[in-house]
Amino acid sequence: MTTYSPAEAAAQSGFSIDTLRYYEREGILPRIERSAGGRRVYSDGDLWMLGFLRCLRDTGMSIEQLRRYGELSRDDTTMPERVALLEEHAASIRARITELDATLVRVEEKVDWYRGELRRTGDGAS
Amino acid sequence: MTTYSPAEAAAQSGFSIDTLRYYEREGILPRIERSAGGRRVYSDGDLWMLGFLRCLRDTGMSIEQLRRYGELSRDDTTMPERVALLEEHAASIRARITELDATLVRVEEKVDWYRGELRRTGDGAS
DNA sequence: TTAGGATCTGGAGTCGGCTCCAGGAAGGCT
DNA sequence: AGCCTTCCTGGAGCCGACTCCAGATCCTAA
Repeated sequence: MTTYSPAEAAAQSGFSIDTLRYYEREGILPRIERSAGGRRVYSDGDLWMLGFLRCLRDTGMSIEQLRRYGELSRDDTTMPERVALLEEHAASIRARITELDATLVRVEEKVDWYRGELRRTGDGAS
Repeated sequence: MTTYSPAEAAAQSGFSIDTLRYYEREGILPRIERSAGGRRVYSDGDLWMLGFLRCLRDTGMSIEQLRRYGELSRDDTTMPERVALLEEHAASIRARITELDATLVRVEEKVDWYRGELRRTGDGAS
């Protein structure tokens, strides 16, 4: 089974080493295995989790919620709660997409309007 | 021409009164008109601007960029720059939507997987 | 005219989410 | 064995974006 140094885990997950430590302190990540000398040794499973956490984080899940998900993930009787949490997040992503779509239209309209103005008032590429 | 008190401007824009003052200090908003006694008096134009700023802010534009847009808006020879700024923002909104779509799929898949697990291991609604 | 609420200003405080630092071990290369 | 890099811990610092505060002023309604 492959293992990863902190630097590798950081490179592959996109989180900084400091952030990985911070997440562990915050209980988002479980206590990571250590080498004889006390250094962290990340497993494939850890990397997988990190990949998923990165998705959640990048789509706006708060540290607080991330911690909740992390905690639930360490107790295998909590799948229903995890499902509930993820569904809530999915709903918030959908809402966010709807909002972004609406603003995108508005911004594009404004750009078009400016374009019209520019043509009308003759900015002239001359 | 209708005018609005700070409280009304806040209610209609969704920004707090403190935030409106902060935006003015930061140069995002122009210097708002004052009544004889020194109180702010917002115009329809101000409210319109606020509505648009709210969209931009809610779709992730930074205060820094907002300031730039605000400044440009006070000089009518800067339409091309405004267009450029808004197009950049539109692009970032599109990118964000793409990212959200991808994560949404991933979260939904995970939920489905959990659902399967729960059925298999017999959580039993009993 | 007087009480109560809305606003004013400048500046300090808060909060989320990292990010950096000092001082000290581990570990791999030669 | 020596050296350089990586990592360790606990705690402080930082950044963006507000949010709150004190003390003074303005305004409206009774």
